[in-house]
Amino acid sequence: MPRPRTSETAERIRAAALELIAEKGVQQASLREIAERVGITKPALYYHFASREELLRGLVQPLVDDVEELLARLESAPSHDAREMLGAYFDVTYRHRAITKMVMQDPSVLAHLDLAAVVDGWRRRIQALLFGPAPTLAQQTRATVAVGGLGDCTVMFTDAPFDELRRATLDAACATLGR
Amino acid sequence: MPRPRTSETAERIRAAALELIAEKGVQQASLREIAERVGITKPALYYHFASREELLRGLVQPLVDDVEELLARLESAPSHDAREMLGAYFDVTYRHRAITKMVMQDPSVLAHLDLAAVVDGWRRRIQALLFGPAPTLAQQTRATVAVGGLGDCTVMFTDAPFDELRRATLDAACATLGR
DNA sequence: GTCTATAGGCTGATAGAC
DNA sequence: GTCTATCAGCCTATAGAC
Repeated sequence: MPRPRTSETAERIRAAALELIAEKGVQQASLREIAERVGITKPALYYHFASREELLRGLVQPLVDDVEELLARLESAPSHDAREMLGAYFDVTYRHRAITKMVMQDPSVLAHLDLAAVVDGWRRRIQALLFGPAPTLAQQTRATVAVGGLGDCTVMFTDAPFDELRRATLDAACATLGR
Repeated sequence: MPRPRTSETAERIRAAALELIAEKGVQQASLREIAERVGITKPALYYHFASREELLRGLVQPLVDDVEELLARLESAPSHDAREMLGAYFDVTYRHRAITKMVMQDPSVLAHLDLAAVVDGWRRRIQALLFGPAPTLAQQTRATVAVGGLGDCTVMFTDAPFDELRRATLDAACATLGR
């Protein structure tokens, strides 16, 4: 039996935190309530996480890593199909949709984790992938509507089957880009 | 000289609150900081507003009223052009863009003000105006991307000239709808 | 690893003087 | 209308026993 790479309790804490955040929002999810849901006391959390900020950072990191990896991959390949790129982006946000929901429902958490600049960079890099390094305002708005829409649909239509949602969302986003 | 219909201090409080909320988010804008910015003490706020919730409600209400009025007007007129409807919606969000930004940066404030159901109703009513009473998932995603995009662009491109932004945003939203 | 107990600070809100 | 003083309640975080 392999030794678990991460503590099981830490994993349960993360899961409870994500649950509670989905229900009440980031700011409203206190360590007391998270601990209660796990069935331990608040100080016990501090054995697994140095601070509330570290816990949140650990929740967001997998999404951040995957988006960074995706963008690096897209930027290294010279030719792109817009639908392929947006599809890959949709898949990432969908895979991490609990975190995506958390970030979209309260973007201020990003600033608190010093990730505002990172996410702002994502927007510019995606615009560059779609329209080159100096997009016009018309192109910026289209990229904003398309990419923002991917996230919106990911977190809004949680009951729809994945394949159907993916197709419908990408159809809408590609129509926005005029492709 | 006409007596002012609303207290001047109350107006300064509202302005300071909106400023601070734009900078730090709703949850992070405390009454203490708002009072500080106005140049009065915290208890003095309570002479003008019964509670923090009442202050927030007063900020959001003008946007709520204008959207309700717009939707009622659109629903009462039998024939519609999509670009006209979206344009009218854009104008409302732009006119109240400080509040729009606040709501989009932290939608949970709506739930706290018991407005979540109201705003959810807006989404359904707009979808009905665009696609009839029972839109398919494909139509729902297109409406979501288009309408969400209007709000996103309103708060994101604050430096762009109004006319140019309006045209670019509506072009993108109408392309999303396939019109 | 988890507990009890507690420190220290911030919050929204109130009482009562001026 | 605004102030000082204060309250109760919540928060994050730590100390130290087991």
